[in-house]
Order: sequence, then C-alpha cells, then structure tokens
Amino acid sequence: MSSATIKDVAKLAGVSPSTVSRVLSQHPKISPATVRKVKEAMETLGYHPNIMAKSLVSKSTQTLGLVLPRSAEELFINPFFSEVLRGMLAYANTAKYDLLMSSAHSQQEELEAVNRMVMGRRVDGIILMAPRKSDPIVDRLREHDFPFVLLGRSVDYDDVLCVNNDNRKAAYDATNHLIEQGHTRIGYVSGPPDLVVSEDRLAGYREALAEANLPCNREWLVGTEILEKSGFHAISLVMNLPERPTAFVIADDVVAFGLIRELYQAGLSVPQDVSIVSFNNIVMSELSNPPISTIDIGIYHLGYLTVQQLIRKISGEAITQPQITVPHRLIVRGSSVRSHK
Amino acid sequence: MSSATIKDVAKLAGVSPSTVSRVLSQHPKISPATVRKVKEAMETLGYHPNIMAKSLVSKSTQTLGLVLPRSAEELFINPFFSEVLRGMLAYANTAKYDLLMSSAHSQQEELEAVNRMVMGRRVDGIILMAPRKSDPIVDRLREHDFPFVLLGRSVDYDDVLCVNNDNRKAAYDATNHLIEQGHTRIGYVSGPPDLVVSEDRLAGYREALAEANLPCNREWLVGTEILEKSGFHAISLVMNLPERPTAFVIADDVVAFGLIRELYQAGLSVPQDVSIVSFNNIVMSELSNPPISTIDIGIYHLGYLTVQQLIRKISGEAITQPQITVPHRLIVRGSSVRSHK
DNA sequence: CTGAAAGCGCTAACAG
DNA sequence: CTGTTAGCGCTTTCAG
Repeated sequence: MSSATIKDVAKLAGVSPSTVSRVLSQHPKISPATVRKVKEAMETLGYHPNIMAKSLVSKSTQTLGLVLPRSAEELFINPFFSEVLRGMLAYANTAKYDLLMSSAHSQQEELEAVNRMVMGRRVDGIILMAPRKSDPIVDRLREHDFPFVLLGRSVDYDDVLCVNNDNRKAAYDATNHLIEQGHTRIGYVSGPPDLVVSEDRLAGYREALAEANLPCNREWLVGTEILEKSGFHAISLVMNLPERPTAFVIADDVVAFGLIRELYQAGLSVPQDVSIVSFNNIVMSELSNPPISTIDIGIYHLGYLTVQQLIRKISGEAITQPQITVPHRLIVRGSSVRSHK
Repeated sequence: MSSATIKDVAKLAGVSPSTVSRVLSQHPKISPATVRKVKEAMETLGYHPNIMAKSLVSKSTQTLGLVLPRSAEELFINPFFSEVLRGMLAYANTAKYDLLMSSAHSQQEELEAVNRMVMGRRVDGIILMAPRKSDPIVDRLREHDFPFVLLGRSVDYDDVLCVNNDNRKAAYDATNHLIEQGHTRIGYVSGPPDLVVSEDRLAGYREALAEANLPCNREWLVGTEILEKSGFHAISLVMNLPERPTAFVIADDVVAFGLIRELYQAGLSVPQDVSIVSFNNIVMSELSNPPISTIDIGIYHLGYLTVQQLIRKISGEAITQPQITVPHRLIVRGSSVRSHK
C-alpha cells in the first residue's frame, strides 16, 4: 500500500537515489540510458514523489493560500466569488500551482489561518480578497516580506501587488449612462460599507453627478440592507419621497436583483418607472427579467491576473507594474433603456 | 527572516527538541513548569511549526483535496457550487482541516490531479463532486483504499461514502406540487445529461406523472441548451406545440431563470401562463421576478456533511451509515401559484 | 518526566 | 555523468 520511495526506484533501476532525484527534476546531464532505466522503474513501481518531503528541502510548496475574508458568508452568496475563483484556478493550474483555502469567522481566526499558512511554510504566497480600509494582515505580510497579492486595491501602500478595476471610473461610466438617458434624479444603492471597492464606486457616482451639475440627494442613497429578508424595505422609503429618483446605480448585480423585485412589489417596473445599472455582469444578470444593464468588470480576468501576479512575484520575476487595472465596460441591457414599442 | 525551528525554541528554553515537540502535541506527562518555559520561548521567537516537516513524519496533512470536475466551467457558473463549498469549508474549519483545490480541463488532467494529491501524500482524503455514471477515479481510489467521499451517489458501489439528496423523490414532490395545482400537461427541462443527479430527477418526474395517470409527452422534454446564448430558443418549439405544457419542472434554478426570461420574450408570463418549479433554492431564486418555487436540497448542508463524513473516515471512526441522504423540502413561491388578485 | 538518536523522503553540494 | 554524504524540521522509540 504505502507507495514506493525514491530509494526503491533507485534500487530497482540499479542507480543511486540522487540519480533518481535528478531525472525527476530534469537535470540536464544525465545519460539517456539511465533516464530510461529510471523511468521504467518508476513506472513499474507506480512511483509518485512525496510532495511533503520535496518541499521540506526545496522550501517551495507549489501552493497558493486563499484566505477567505470574515465576511465570507456574504461573499459566497455572490456568484462573483465563484467566477473569480474560476479565474484563479485557471491560471494556477497552468503554472502547476494548487490553491489552499481556509475560511475564517473572525478577525482572530483570519490571522491564525494566515499564520498557519505562512509561518508553517505551507504556501508560497497568499491571495487576499476584498481588503478593508486598513488591514492588519496586509501590514503583517508586508513586514515579513512574504509574497502576497490583493484582489482590490491597497489604500495604505502603493508598493503592494494588487489587481483591481478602476471602480471610480466604472461607477462614473455607469452614472453617465443614466445621465445620457435623460435621468436627472439618480439614486445609489451601496455595497458593504467598509470595503474599499464600495467607497470607490460611490465616489465615481458622485463625481459624475457633480460634473453634470446634477443633485446628489442624500435621501437617494440606500444601504445594502435592502436585501434583508426582514419586513423592512428601505427602497419604499426612497420611492415615497416627493422627489423620487428615476434611476439607480447599484453596487452589485445581486443587489440589483433584489431591488427589481422590491420595486415590482411596490408597483413600479423596470425600466418604465425606474432605470437600473449595476456592477459585475454575473452570468445571471443577463437572465434577469428585464436583463440588467451592468458594468462588466472582467471577474474571471481579475482572478486570473491576480494569481499570475502572485506567481511572478514568487518566481522572483521583475514586476514592472505592481498595480494592475482590469478594464471594465458597460453592458447596456433592458433595465436601463425604455423599449420603443 | 527564516522562521525559528524547534531547535531554537529548545535552546532558548533550555530543554531538548523532543520536549518541545511534546508540548506541541499536548503530551500528558510534561511538568507544568517546562510547559510554561517552552511556551514562553515559542512566544518570544514567534515560533510556528513547519507543517511540511510535521506531516512528513506524521503522515497526516490535515488537508482535504477537492478535485473539480472537468465540467468545472458549467459548475462554477452556478451558485450551487459556492454554497456547497461554503458548507465544506465550514466543517473543515471546525475540524482544523484545509481544502486543497485543483481544477482540471480534461479527464487526463483530472486523473493527474488526483494522483498528485493522493500518491504525493498531499491530502488525507478526497472529495469528488458530481460523479458521472461510471467514474474511473472512483474505481482507482477504491482500489487503493484511499479515503474519499462522493457528493452525489455512486451507481456502481454501495460501500462508498456518499452524501446525496433523494433526487428521485425530490422531483416526484416537485411534479406532484404542480399536479396538485391542477396541471395536467407538465414539461421537464433537464440538466447535464450524463450526471447521475439528472437521471434521478427525470425518473422522479416520470414516476409522479405515471402515478397520476398523466401523459409524459416526449415533446415536452427540453434539454439544457435552452440557456444557450445563440439565437435558437428550444422553448419556443415546445410552446408552439398544439398541446403545450402549462407547467415545467426544471432541473436547476439557474436554468429556471433563463426559462422565465425566454417565456417572457415569447409573450408568456409566469405563473399566469406557465407555472414553474425548479431545484436547489439558490439565494437568488427568491429574488427572481416572480420568485421561483423550488426544492430546497440543503446545499450548504450537503457540503458540510460531505466533509464530516470524509473526516470521520480519515479518523478511522466507525461509519454506521455510508450513504447519507440530506432531506429536501419544497418551497412554494410565486412561480407556481397564481395569485388571487 | 526528559534527553539522545534515528529516520520520514527528498535534494544538494562535493567529490569522483 | 553519477554516487556519497549531509541535512530540511519534526516525531518517536528507547533509555534513563
């Protein structure tokens, strides 16, 4: 049962263990004859290198750590996560890296998880998702000079690797689209408050309004509690204002789904009564009724590039551009254009 | 930089390495005094055990492998995956296990991934998702007597661990709900054809119809191509039949979203013209317009129990019940009940 | 209760 | 081109 070791292979092939090790690591100066002999022996023994032993000496694990934020609950609900993970795995796979995931329910656990992974030399690098305004883990990793990359941007340092969208510009574009459609009263439904991305998007929204000399009524700003399953519906408050918005920029497709439903229940339909543009372009936003206009932020690409950057860093490649911005584009669908029937 | 080893701690604490190791593994017979000394030393040195070294000798990695099926692309689009992963991580976390993910694009890569993980002694057990009719990996793992668990059921063996729903019964219940609402012409939209779950659900649908002496028209069976973004819309074919269905059982919530949209574009509305019941109860099914009636299969729970079973197996606990069935329940929402306005 | 010694499976100089 | 010799950092008998 217990698999064959490098010694067994060496014995069978009639060579020394180091020779076997050499063919394993494709060492250049090995005679083709021995290579064949050794490979045969490996074959017949069904040999597979013990990765633990290997990485104990080589100090490399070919593994990347993904620590899920303490808001994992929220995050997971969102198809954004699976899509970004898909991108990460895709690149990791091509580079022969695996992903080690660990979730944490508290700040405490989060730190412990990072410690286990980093100090335990279990991973070669760490991916941090959705950074908060000032993340102690970032500080920590930075001090230790351990390779890591941020999916999002760092507000504190500009030398840390990160992959991000221009969220300010994206929100600006989304808002402008609504303005171009003739809307003058445009509301905003925000995402989780302490996330950097939420702030950036809100800023872009404000900027677009200011530039167009449009009012930015505080009463038109809605928190994410709109998705809450409780009886309280924040949106009806907004829609019952004397001067109610005719359009909304929404920080997340999933929230847009909820909003459309809420509006519908309040007797308002999209886009006839209210236009909507949101963010992410998750697959289902196209399947919504009406289909949701949204900013495609290239989720898959975000994940892909995040891992690419990290692996570059690990391999010691020179990184010309620590901060990568994935381009976004507006996808106009039914939720923001009145049909001309 | 390079972290402290057990030796450094030993030196600082004035004991031998083995003693340090013993306090690490909570060995019973250690004097409280030395325990304190050692712990202090660990503290001041910022010591963290090297997991690779540890597992090299202990032959345990505290890691579970998750090999993503080659249809990962499809799978990932579906929020089902993130929810099940959430459940897996939740239990893994409590048991101090991490999850190692690896994706594969081909059958070949899939096997390689399993090999790397299993033979490389990188994981203590493997989770297999969405098994196909006869999966060579299952055979392999079974022969090697390596701990693994199936999320789904095995058609070939009944001694392998698996966690599943009673999908036949679930589809039966869904169909019956429609029958109770007075429908007599009920169609079915299926999932990926070669998956065991797809088959089970189709069987349950057929059974319910048969029992109620209702026709099971072949023309009312739609493949998943309905979600295809191409111009071709399978559903219009069905809805243009002289005897068209007044209700559909749909194998997956995401597909239901697409269907509702298609129907809407064809001028038909849900539930007025067509009633719908689907499967999974992903979070967004409640946010749909109309909200989707669906069978809650306890996705989170599935993931949670899958990992629990696997860890039990790994720990050598006696497993009284190799096959676990997670209960399902019908959630009736707007898509299957005409409102009485 | 604690230390010394051996070794998990692999790699990496250093000699041939 | 290949074998020998030392470890990587930790656990685990076996003696005290």
